[in-house]
Amino acid sequence: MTERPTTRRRILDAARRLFNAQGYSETTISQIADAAGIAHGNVWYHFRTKTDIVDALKAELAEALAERRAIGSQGRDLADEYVTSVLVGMQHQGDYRFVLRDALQFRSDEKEIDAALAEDHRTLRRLVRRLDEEEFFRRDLPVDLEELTRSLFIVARYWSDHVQDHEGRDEITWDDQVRGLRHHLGVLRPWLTAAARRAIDDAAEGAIQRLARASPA
Amino acid sequence: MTERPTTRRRILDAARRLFNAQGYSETTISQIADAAGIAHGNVWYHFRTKTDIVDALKAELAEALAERRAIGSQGRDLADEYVTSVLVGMQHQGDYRFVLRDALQFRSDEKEIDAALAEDHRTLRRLVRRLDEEEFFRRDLPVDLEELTRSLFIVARYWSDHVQDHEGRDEITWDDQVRGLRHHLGVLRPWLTAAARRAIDDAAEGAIQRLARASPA
Amino acid sequence: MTERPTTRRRILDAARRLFNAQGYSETTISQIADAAGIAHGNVWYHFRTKTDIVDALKAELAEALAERRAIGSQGRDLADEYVTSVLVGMQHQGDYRFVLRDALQFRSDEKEIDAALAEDHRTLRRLVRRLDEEEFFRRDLPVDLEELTRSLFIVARYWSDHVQDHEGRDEITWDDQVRGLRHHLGVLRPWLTAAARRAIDDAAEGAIQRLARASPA
Amino acid sequence: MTERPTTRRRILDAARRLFNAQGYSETTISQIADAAGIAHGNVWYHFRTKTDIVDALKAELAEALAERRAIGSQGRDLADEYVTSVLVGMQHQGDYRFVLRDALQFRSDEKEIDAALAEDHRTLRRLVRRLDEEEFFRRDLPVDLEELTRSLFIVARYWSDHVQDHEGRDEITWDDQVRGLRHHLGVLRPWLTAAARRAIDDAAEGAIQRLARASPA
DNA sequence: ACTGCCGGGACGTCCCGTTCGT
DNA sequence: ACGAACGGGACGTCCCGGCAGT
Repeated sequence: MTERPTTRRRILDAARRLFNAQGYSETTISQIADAAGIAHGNVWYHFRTKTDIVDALKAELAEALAERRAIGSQGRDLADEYVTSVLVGMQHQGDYRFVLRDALQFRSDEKEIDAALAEDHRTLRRLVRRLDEEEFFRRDLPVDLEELTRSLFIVARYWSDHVQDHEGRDEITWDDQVRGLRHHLGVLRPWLTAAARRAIDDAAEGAIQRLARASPA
Repeated sequence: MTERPTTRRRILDAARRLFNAQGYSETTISQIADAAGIAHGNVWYHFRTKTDIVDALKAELAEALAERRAIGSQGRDLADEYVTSVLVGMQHQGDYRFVLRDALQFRSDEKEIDAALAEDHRTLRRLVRRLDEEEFFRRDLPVDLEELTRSLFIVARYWSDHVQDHEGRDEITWDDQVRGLRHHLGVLRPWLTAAARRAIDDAAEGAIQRLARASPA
Repeated sequence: MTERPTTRRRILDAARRLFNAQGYSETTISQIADAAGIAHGNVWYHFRTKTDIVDALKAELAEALAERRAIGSQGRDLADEYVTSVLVGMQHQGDYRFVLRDALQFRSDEKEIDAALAEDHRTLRRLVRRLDEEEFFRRDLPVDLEELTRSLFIVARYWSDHVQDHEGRDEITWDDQVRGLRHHLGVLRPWLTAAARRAIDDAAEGAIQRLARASPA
Repeated sequence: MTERPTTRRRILDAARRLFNAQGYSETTISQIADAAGIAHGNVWYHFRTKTDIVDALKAELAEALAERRAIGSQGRDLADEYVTSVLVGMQHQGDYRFVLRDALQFRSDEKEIDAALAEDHRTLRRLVRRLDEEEFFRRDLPVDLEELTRSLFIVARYWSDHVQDHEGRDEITWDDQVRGLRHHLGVLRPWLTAAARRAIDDAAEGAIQRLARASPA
């Protein structure tokens, strides 16, 4: 029995969708209120300012990413952990992509680099290092781990922006995310040993099966 | 003896810089006027609407990219052509990155995918195919050209956004572009034969030397 | 006990007064807001654009004129009906005279002749014809009904403009309207039989007594 | 051999036409410059402010009306003088109708009633009195000269406005003016003796023939 | 005499943050 | 919790008066 979501929840969902589709500053509080089916003034009751909404969504994203990190290390093997981490991360970054895309519109007083973003980069770097330690990488090809990490990060991070820019899509679907994962792995693959390739590919298929679910609309 | 640039030019430069740094909708006509050293109401004389400024900058970018394509195929060898094309493209995309980043704020009536963007993707695809034809790629590694192209495209396209997001930089320098090229080539390199690797690396060094110059900052 | 009128009402009244006195384009939204005793930006809440205010006032006028037509034919004799129709019409046209006077400033996309205006002309023509049918007109003077109607229409229609132009008056009072009626009847009178003259004059006195009331401020 | 009119002349003509068609405040100096085929800034050379243009046109109108008065009393008979005066007056008022229509937009500091307007009324009153003195009016109908004068004035004065409002016409033609004269005389006619009627009608035909010419387009 | 360009300012639109009554 | 209404302010548009250069 699905209950009618709370007003606060409806505001956040409407805001997230609109921010993703139109950008932060092009979205008015009234539009959010309309989409949530309530009166403009009532948004104020739940969130005093427009940035309060952003902050709440940012917090949701941060929490989701933190949760992922916890889940990630639940005793599965490394390939699975890596793939799961990337896929879940892409999903969250897709759902909340405006947080990163419009970061410079939030009138950040100081030029704070987004904490979640940085943490995410670190997580990826840690996983790549463990891949190296567990000898996933070919010996015949000298790899610059730092550079590779960054390239992998970029592909994962900007994939949803790319889909939106390039294909004119407003909503990023689960299929889009899966395609993004394949691209990501495509960048990683040539560096891997044959065995590692198989392990990663198998893990990817497994993760895609396991995680398949609708994006939060 | 450098002459004082025309007012129209000063408006465009100021606008480009501000749009890049703060985003389109966070930038005020008055800010542009101040940066250009003229009265705010006077901007109107040169550009009737704010989007007229964007259109003019878009046209500049399109022209620059078209010019690059012409230059690109001037009888040099393929490695050089590839590297030059990517590097020059990154430079232009860095200088005008707001055009792509804020595309969805320009109230495009229809969801037109930016023509320049698409053309750019095609150019890259063509070059990658020629790399394949001229046997730059290793035979022992099956490569999906379409997928690789897209990954390469993403790294080049979003590199400047990444630098700005991740390092809080407002101006993208020549050094940033060079770093971007290296990342781009890092994605390409594992697929290449040893000979191709050397050819590309040499071409990269050459192009970097040749093109080194200040961004139009 | 007079209640405080709604804000929307106050805006409309203030706008009507100012439009009449200064003309449409010389009247500022801020002036209207001041006159209505509210903040200027708040007018927007009730009327999105300036022409929305005009449209609302036009609708009021149209409704008033329609109502008059209904009232006009309530079983009184023809003389009374004629006089009442003209007097009430003049009152409304005086109260909303800017609607007609400034019509060409409303940037009407097409050159639509004002519907209310045309309807008004038709109403007058119908009444004049009935005067003819009921033998109000002298037999010894050949009368061009169409021409006479138009002259009568002009005197009634532009009377309030004339008072404003010629006497520098901003508000048209009830007395002004009464004077206008007399002028109007002065144009009609020479064409009438002696009996008709008396009937019209008596009806005029009756109507003036009956309708005497303050203009809507 | 028609010479090219002076720039000053072209500005005045363009301004008059535009003011008549769109109203004073809806007409910009740039529109006038465009219509005159010169640069915006050049209008300033001839007329420092927008109201200077209006003042010049007002002066033209005043001069034309004064001239008419002189012409009017050139030894012709009274009927001819009356008709000529009205017709020429209507022509001028049609050509310069914005002067009267938009009078309240010129931001007249004091509520000066337009001098030309008042003078015109006086001229008409004088003529009507002379009609009375020379026994044009029927004896059997008591006539209020003052009231009649005003009605005649209104029909003549607002005729061109009426044509524009009611028929959506931007330019008032000579035929329109002739129609206006007939309406005007229609108001006068019932008060006249049979002989006077003939005299006035004959004079009207004569004047129409004599004065037929293109309006200053 | 004429043009291109400019400075300053006003207005309409639009939105955010807020209050009050229910 | 919620909705109607409100105050204040900012931005883009638009225009007028004015000047430097030819």
